[in-house]
Amino acid sequence: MASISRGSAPDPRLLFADLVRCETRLYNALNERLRERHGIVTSQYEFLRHLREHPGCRVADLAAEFAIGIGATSKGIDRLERHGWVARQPNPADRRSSLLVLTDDGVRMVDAAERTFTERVTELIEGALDRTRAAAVAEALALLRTALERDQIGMPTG
Amino acid sequence: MASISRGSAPDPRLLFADLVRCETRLYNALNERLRERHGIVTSQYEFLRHLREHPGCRVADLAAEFAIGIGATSKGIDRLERHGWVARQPNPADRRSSLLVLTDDGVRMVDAAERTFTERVTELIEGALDRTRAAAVAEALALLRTALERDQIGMPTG
DNA sequence: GTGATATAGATGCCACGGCATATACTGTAG
DNA sequence: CTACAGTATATGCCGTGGCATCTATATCAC
Repeated sequence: MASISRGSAPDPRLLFADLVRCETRLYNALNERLRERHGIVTSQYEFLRHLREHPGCRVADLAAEFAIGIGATSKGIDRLERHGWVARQPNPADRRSSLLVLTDDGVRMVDAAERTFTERVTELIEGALDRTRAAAVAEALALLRTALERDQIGMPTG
Repeated sequence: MASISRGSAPDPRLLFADLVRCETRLYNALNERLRERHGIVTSQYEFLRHLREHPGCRVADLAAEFAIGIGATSKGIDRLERHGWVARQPNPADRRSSLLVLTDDGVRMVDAAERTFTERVTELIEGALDRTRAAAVAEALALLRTALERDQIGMPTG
């Protein structure tokens, strides 16, 4: 085995290609399962989950978290609000923005969806990677994510 | 250090969340650079690159490779064809399908875009991960991708 | 306070993907 | 040859995201 500093660097292009393909297929597979059981897709589950963990956050906070545009986030919240899962509450500290919270129905939905999500993602990942490799990839992706967020890489305009 | 079989399994939910966030930001950052220098986005670069490596492949082959729908793939090829980078040639063995090839302009475009893409993705990945971790994540994602493809996970309908 | 600038987010237009369907062709059974 | 099931992909409708823009509000300089 090569020591830490002597391994040849892997081709970042291949790493990126595999990253995108894994993400696409996992996302598609999770969408399928969440849609058939709960009528939502993964991006909606992720919004609901973030609102459960960060009640009172604003549209801009969600947009920054998911690295998507503010407009898209606002529209996504519109849809969740129409379903009765999210409410916009007036922000006493700044009347330009709203504080986003889950309704009781929203809490029930995210809790139910989480069971489905957890079961399926566990099956997909653990079916393909042993613990050592899963731990290695989890650590590396967490580092990469932190670096990208620190440097504000890949934030859309709007 | 724990031995191979004794490490506790990382939470696949966190692994997935980090995977998606990394993919989103890397994709956005690469889109930005490719758009400003060449007027294309990453998905188009990936189509062109696959066609360069697999001349004469069909629409369905591209769709399977990228785990996207056949319709979307057909429309993506329409756009590349309108730009004059791809040509549909009649398939002598099956007149329902076409053989897709790059034009000379397409070859020039993909070669130029590849320099930009390689430079940027290298900077993004190597700026955040040391060789050991990059190699570990590359190996694990390649395995995961192979498993997902083998089991036909996450293929859209159309 | 008043005006200039900045910020939060809602909205409109456009591009793109999913899915259902339509069209054209292939292969097979008789 | 004919009918029919299967396949390849092109197309239409719809939902969603990006980006530009608009409005309301906040903040700052004076």
